[in-house]
Amino acid sequence: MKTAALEKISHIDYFNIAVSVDCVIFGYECKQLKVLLIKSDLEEFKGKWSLLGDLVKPSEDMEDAPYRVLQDRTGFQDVYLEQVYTFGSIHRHPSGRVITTAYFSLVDIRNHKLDDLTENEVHWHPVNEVHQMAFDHKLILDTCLDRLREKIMEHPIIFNLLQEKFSLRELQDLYEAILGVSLDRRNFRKRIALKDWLVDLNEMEDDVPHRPGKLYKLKPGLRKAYKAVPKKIANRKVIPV
Amino acid sequence: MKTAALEKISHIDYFNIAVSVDCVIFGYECKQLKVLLIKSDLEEFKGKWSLLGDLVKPSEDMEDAPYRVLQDRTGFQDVYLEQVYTFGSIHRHPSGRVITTAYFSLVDIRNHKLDDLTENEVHWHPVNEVHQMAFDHKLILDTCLDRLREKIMEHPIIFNLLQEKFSLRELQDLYEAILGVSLDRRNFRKRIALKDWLVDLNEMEDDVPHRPGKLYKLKPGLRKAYKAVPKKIANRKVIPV
DNA sequence: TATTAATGTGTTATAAGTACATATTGTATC
DNA sequence: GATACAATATGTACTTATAACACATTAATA
Repeated sequence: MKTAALEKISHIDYFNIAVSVDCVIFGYECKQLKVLLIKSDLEEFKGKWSLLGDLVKPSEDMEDAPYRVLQDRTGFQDVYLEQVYTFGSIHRHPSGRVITTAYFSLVDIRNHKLDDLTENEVHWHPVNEVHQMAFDHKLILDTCLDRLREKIMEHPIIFNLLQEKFSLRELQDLYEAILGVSLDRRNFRKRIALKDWLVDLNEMEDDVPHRPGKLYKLKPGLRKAYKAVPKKIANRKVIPV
Repeated sequence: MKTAALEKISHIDYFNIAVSVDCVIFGYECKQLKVLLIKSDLEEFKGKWSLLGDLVKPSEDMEDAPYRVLQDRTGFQDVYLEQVYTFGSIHRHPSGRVITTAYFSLVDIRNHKLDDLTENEVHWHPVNEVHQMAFDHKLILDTCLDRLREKIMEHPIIFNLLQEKFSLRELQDLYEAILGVSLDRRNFRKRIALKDWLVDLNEMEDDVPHRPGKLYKLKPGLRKAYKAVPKKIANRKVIPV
């Protein structure tokens, strides 16, 4: 398998950096955007929270690694995942040279209950209340949050955070939680209507202490556990001048 | 430096993947978007073109590596660089397990002459005419081209491909070359005017075989050799609904 | 039955985007 | 030197999107 080009350099020169993935797992609950964190297991960051991550295995496609991490550490399957950025400062990891590729994930908390048996150090945190983190994970979180904010404006990914049926008020609350702004209800509805993402279910909420709203779901085919493959990136639309 | 957590796993488990960067270096010449390529030095890809890249050094920040590659292989300095995506399929490199982080770069060809002495296997190619490439480099090129197309619509980075002084016709030609579409001249000018990126130099072209157009330059402070740091990403604007 | 708090839908004004026409200026040609 | 030419430069009408804002409707509650 190896070629002359590789033989020229020694193993120590070649394999000198460890490669990991870190998952910024977003959820939505109680009108708050949340992120799934775990207590750091490193002495240097005792008491600090960190993202769920792991080294990429030699026999594993990079893009499969975050799915494995989610599956193994939370039991979640079929989640939305998207690669965001790769962080590679020399001293970002105290244990050695590790570069990490950050992915963000969107899960519906109510349909993805944490398995208490496996890891009880994993908890949902309101994104707004997360300040100090282990490693450079706060930077990674902020970077992913920003990508999320961009993306939800044009792509129907936000529905991965909601249950199948939802009201427009729930959807607006979610947008407001992510963007950190308050939106005009009438303009919001108009904008959503323009996007043509939703199907009117002709059903009403039945669990609210006020006038129930109409229920919608995402149009069939739009809600997917997108694979974080470059093709998706390459197919973005370009708006001509 | 090493901690208990790291000691648990062996060196071979930890450092099992090589890390490289690949640069998609865009230039503009003769009304064509071009990319700087080199003949592959691998037997497997004999005759195929590949991107300029190198392994990340153990003592080097990831984001410094593409600058080093450009400096060493082309002599270019102070170029615009932006991280795009990290590619990590198992078999993407025939010599072993290598993941690579792709950056794109924008250089003014006329002000960045290639040093013939160092490497004469490096050539500018019209992007449209590049089809087969070594490794997964065609996918990387396409991914970076797509990111470029997105980015130039809202951010004043395209000027890194032009000389300091330029006419609106030159700018429009460049947009058209990158986007692969033809644009209405009057609407284009209106849109550029709205962006408020340019300074009218009150000078005219003097090297054209027809009526000369007015010359502009980018507003001071906007043309920069942006460092490809996450901060830049994190500061993107969000448009509320 | 009246109150309240939420849902649901309009209207108008402003700004941005699109399609299209005409005048102007310097070069080249006869 | 007059004329044709080709490119620059600017303007107008139409359509669509965004933003600010007001009122009617419905179900739970007091």
